[in-house]
Amino acid sequence: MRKTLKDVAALADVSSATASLALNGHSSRVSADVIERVQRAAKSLNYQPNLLARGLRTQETKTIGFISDVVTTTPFAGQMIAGAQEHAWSKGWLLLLIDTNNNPSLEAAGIDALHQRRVDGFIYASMFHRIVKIPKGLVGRQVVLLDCTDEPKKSRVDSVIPNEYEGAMSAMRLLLSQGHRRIGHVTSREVGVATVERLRAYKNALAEAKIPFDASLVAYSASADAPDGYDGAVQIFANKKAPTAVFCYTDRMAMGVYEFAQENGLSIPRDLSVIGFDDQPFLANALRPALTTVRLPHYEMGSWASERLINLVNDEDSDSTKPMRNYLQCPLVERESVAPPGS
Amino acid sequence: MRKTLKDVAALADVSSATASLALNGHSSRVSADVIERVQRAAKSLNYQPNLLARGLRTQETKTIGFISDVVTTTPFAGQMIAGAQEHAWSKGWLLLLIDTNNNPSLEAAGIDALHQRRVDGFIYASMFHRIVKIPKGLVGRQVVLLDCTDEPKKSRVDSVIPNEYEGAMSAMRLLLSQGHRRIGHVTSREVGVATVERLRAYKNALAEAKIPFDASLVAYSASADAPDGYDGAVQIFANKKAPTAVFCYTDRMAMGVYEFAQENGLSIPRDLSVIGFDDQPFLANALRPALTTVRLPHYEMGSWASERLINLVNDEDSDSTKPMRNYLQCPLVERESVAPPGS
DNA sequence: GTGAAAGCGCTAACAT
DNA sequence: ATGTTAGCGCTTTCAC
Repeated sequence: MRKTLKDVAALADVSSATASLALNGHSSRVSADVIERVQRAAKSLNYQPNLLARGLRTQETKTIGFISDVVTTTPFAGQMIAGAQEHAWSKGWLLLLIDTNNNPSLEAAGIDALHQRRVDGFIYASMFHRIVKIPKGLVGRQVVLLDCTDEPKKSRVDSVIPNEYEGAMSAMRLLLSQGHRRIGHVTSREVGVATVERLRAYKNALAEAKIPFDASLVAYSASADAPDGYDGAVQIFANKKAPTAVFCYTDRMAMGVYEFAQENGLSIPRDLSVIGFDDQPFLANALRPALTTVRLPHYEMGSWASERLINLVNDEDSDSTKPMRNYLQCPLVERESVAPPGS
Repeated sequence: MRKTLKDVAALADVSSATASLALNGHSSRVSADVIERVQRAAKSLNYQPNLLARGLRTQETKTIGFISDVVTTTPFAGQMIAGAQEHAWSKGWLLLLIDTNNNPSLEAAGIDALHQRRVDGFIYASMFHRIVKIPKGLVGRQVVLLDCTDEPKKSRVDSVIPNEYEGAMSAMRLLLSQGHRRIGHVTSREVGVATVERLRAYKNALAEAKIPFDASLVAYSASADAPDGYDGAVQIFANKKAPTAVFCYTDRMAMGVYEFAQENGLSIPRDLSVIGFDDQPFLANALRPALTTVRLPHYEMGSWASERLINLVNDEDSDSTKPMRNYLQCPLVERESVAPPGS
């Protein structure tokens, strides 16, 4: 049978109250001798505290509800979850997972289910960087937003997102520093934080380098996959003056640009430098030549979300009066697809 | 304040025991009128049952402990988790997640943590198909193994794994049916269920077609990534008589074979047919031409693991006397990288 | 420094 | 058909 605190107490010949004190490190309130005896008893019985009972009593579960939209279709989800889970676990917390499939009623029911299990707080994760509306079931609770933010003005909760702009800036600056002056941008027509910010950086980096913006050098494709990158390359190279480098909205699009280059006898990086964005696992590093890109810090975002949430619950960050928005750096990952023009 | 069953009972003017009965669908034991009143009261108070209290009382939590080795480094983890989570959730169950990082002491502690939260059972997941030893903390508990099995002989628990052999068979049969007679196999030196079974299928399929086995047509590389596939292709093509098709151990290796083909002016599938294994997201379908491959049914395996475990806990599969090993089919995914030789 | 007792919110036996 | 009571296993006053 399963051992309870009472069993431990009996074996150590103390009351269960004392046993509780002894096991939970309230060393000031109980004699060293008793602590010793109780711990020995607990070990010998392989005592595992019942956290349901403790949670019922203390109103804390050391459990985080992790709510995500579509886990399955993105290669980054695992990293966010891993970051969140590993930090949580390092503090003795666990993650209770729910995937809403972007279905609002599933989401509401999922939040209820989490709440009924009395999670101490919620991580609300999006699988791509965007602005979300906080679900009704989450208002008034401890929440941190992961890879998304709520409405800028009425923001009521903390969030962690990638610094798209600076990431794109560092990509552009690398190209510029290598001497490129004609740089294309292959992006998607979809409007979102990422497309907008990365394009903005593209333009500003050009301005910084005193290079006039040339609209024919940016191509907007339908989506952001390899075929879209291929299409974008086709558009850009329809110009009289071909670019010597292209900054791609995603690594997948860069993959399409690689194909275009190959078909047209362009050697990367000799004839064309290519830089991506995302550092998508098993793609960016698998391309030949390996793709220089900007890494989205999914693991770190997940980790920060956990840390922040736990601090919030423990009331340790309450000094920070207003909700914070944490922009995490997207580090440049230099590999082999960038070189000076005509090298 | 948080509403309890007592509040609901008071509002509906019944005892909390009756309210409990009414809400939990024991319609035979309580009058229709009371059910109506109680449900109305619950709704108006937005009553959320405390599952800690219920669990403490009933000794069930409708929660599964999901233990995995390295979640983060594999693109398939998300699909296994999603499969498990979505099935569980369809039954009102949730997943409590722990990632052990392949560290035995972390694993033991993680199992304890799950156990302390009184999960009803465990899914023990491996991120690649292999034979595992059941951790001590799990023996005697409800467990199903996901993408792994325990020792064949002394098997004590259920498991779900991909049918590597049949999957590889169907890949080979496709090649054969297209008329290929000289087929290479690019694989890894690493010994595991997958390498062994896929190689076995390669040999048997050849035998089935009465094609003598030619050892110079199989290349063993150090690992299973794109560069290894490239290396393998180099080895195989060092033969006097080049193969017209290559069966690759993984999609990543197939990617390396693509590079080799490209560098050597071989057009896929005209000059060389290539078939992979895994159907790795964002890779197999992104290659040009899109890679024909065999899909590892990660989502379905996860889903089955959940289903089986829940049935086990509910004692609904107890009729099946001995532990079962469920081999899931790996479907052939036909895309564009296979054609008749010399077409 | 230690024990007795109450109570977290629920369900299940047992009365009525 | 409904109410009373006990108890799941823990923590936390409050006595002593």
